Amino acid sequence: MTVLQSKASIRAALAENTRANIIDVATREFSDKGFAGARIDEIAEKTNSSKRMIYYYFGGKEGLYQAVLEQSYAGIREREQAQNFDAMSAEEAMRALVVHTFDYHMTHPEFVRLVMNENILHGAHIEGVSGIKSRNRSVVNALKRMLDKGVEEGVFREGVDPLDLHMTMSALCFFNVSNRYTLRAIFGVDTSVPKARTKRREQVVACVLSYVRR
Amino acid sequence: MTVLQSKASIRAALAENTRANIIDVATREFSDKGFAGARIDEIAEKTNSSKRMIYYYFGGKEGLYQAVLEQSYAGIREREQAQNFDAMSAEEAMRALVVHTFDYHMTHPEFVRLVMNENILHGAHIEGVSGIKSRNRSVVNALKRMLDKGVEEGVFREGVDPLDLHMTMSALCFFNVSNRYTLRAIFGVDTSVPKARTKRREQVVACVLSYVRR
Amino acid sequence: MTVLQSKASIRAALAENTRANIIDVATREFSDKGFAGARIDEIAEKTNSSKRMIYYYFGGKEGLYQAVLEQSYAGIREREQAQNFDAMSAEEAMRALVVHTFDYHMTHPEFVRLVMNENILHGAHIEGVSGIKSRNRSVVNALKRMLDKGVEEGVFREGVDPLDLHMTMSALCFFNVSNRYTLRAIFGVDTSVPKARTKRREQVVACVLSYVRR
Amino acid sequence: MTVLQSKASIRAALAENTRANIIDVATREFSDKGFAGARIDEIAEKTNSSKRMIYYYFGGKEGLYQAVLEQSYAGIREREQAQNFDAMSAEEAMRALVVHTFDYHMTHPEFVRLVMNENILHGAHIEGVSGIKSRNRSVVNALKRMLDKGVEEGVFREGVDPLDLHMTMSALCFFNVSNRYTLRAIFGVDTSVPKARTKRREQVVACVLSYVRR
DNA sequence: GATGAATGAGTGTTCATTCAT
DNA sequence: TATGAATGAACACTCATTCAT
Repeated sequence: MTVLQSKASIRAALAENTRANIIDVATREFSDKGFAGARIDEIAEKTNSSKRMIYYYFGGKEGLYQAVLEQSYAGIREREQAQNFDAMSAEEAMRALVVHTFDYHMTHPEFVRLVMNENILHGAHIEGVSGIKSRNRSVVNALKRMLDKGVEEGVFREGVDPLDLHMTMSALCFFNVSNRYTLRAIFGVDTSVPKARTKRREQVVACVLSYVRR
Repeated sequence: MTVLQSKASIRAALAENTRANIIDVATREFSDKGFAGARIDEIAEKTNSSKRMIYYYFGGKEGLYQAVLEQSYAGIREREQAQNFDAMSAEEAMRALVVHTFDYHMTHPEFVRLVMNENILHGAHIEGVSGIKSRNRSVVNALKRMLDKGVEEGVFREGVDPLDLHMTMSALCFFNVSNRYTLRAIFGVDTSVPKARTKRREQVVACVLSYVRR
Repeated sequence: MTVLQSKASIRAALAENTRANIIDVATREFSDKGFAGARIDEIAEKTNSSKRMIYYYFGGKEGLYQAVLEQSYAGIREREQAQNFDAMSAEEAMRALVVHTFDYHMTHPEFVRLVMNENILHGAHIEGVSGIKSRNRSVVNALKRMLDKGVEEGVFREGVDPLDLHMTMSALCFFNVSNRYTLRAIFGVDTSVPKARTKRREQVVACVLSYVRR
Repeated sequence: MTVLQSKASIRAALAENTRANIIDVATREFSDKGFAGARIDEIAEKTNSSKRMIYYYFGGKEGLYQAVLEQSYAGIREREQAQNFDAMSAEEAMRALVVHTFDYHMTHPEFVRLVMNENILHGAHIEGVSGIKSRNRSVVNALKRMLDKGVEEGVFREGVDPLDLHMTMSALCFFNVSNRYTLRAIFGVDTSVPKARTKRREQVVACVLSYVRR
């Protein structure tokens, strides 16, 4: 807060800025071309700083990729907690969650593509992403609460496994984005177009709800 | 059939063998590491022939990848036509199709991963795969006939778009395989284990059927 | 002449045909791209026969090049002997020789380029061209006779070395063709255009004559 | 000039050194073996730096060749401007120019061979050499001034085209060097030997002068 | 913290040549 | 004689990474 604080903190802020800028660029590149296809030189060039800084901050290509993955996974959490599912009815909550999941994937194709790539790499780096398990467990827990509430309310059937439901939801939301190019080439569909997107979202919601309904 | 025929035809057969062997190895490599991650040297080494032959038959890495993609897509068609859906009831047929789709993805992870990779490449080569559109159109047509029959039989509701249903089915079957590694790391689930696979298959069937049922 | 002769002779004729065709194509390729730039595969493809035949007849790339060089040098001799310089006056003969030399170079750029290439190769194969020395000695001898005659006639000065004159003539005729592309790029001149060619020819004739005249 | 300046400038000077060294080596190699015959590996090996640096500075084989060509053409200009032709009589100046041109070619065979090679490549890169047209136009202009002066002085005849004269001069000076190896093989002449060189130079001077004299 | 120069191992590709039939 | 398949050495080029300042 004081003027004296600045010397060190300004430098720190600039450093953080550099770091953030590198991750930003790298996210685009890794997402666009995959880990093996992305080029350190190209990333550095699109950065405000230099190639040396990538090694200074992240140690290497793999470290940078790890940082990108981490930040990308961190992005989901923030949005998810904004919603207050407890205030809604079970069905409302379920619908809201599906819609949110669907939209998040649609608006974050770079995240989807990073996850694809991570699977191409046999999940070599996903273990290193901190807090990933607990974070997702909380999503499953939220789902469990919804399902329980729905059963209580008499609208959902019993015996639906929350983790399985989560996978179903994820699959339906992930696929449209991950397989965008082959879907377009083979069927001519393009769920990135607003109208098609809305239509598809409703189908996904309907599919999930019909699965859990009594 | 004659002895004289053999001279040329034996050579041709051997050549076809070489070609097939290269595609075979390349399928594994491209599937395992993606296009950018796969190495021509490594493919050649695992082959019964040499690096030079890859260029002789496929022109280059891209040509080889294209050939791999083509053969991989061609593999689906064969299995699909084996089933006689018309002889079944609508629900039986639908279930059979879902089961078949699910199993095909599960037993052909290399195909799933090639499709993932092709999407990483923004679908750059999928257009070149011959007959891909017509082939998939026939799947959608089969779905349409099932849906119509189901409506007639009074078991399915009206208004289900066959292409959308196909996407739903595909998503549910694709995701388990494509995201195997992140799913395992995050949730500890592994649908490649027989027991988990069977369980997941039933859920997918249930999800699809609940969606189309009246 | 007889019918029985045919079996062997027809085969020989076909073989000669194949050989000639290969040399023909190779002449174009070596002339166009130089020895190092020419490709055996490309030559074979443009041939009526196959790559194997090149090795069968010429042993390899170098042997083929040698054969091309040989035939190309052989081409000069034929035309040169057609003229009867002895029947002309010294100046007429000298003019006729210059004109012939100029025209031969102009109409045989592939020969000029092969000679260029041979010099790029430090003359590695020129020694192998049979009869090349005796052939050129005869040209110099012809020049000597012209010069002597001109001195006798009182039109040429004494002391002109025939070999040096030959080099002067060659230089003036060779350069327009050999340096065609740089001349065009730098000065915009193109001596392959008929009008410019005629003009240049007269200058070369004038230059040579002014040099030898009394 | 200051000490502080050095940090960056020393590095820049070293870099320039690397660049220059590469061009130097490459000039010898391209000149010796032509573009297609030269090997990047061999050039790199003879360099003080590495193969990677060739790509760092020149982008590739073609870029390196272009740089070599450019520097080689740039070398001519410097020497040419050293002479003060205006202070001489027309004939003295013409003689001086021919001698200079002759000597330059003789002492720079690598330039001659690069030009040969560029013609083998159909002049593909000559257009990219900066200032080449203006530079050569100035030579032709100098020639024109000499010719005009000679006409004024009454020693040169009228009607001599300066560009044509330039070509004549170039041809006579280029050929001895460009065709050194075939000339040696066929006629046993070797104009690289001092005595033969001097003799040939006088002939070229005489040839040019006899052509322009009244 | 920051920069341009430098590096070596590797990466896709092409070459002239030979083999099997 | 003739052909398509096959080969290994070499070729141009690129990669992630590190050094010197």
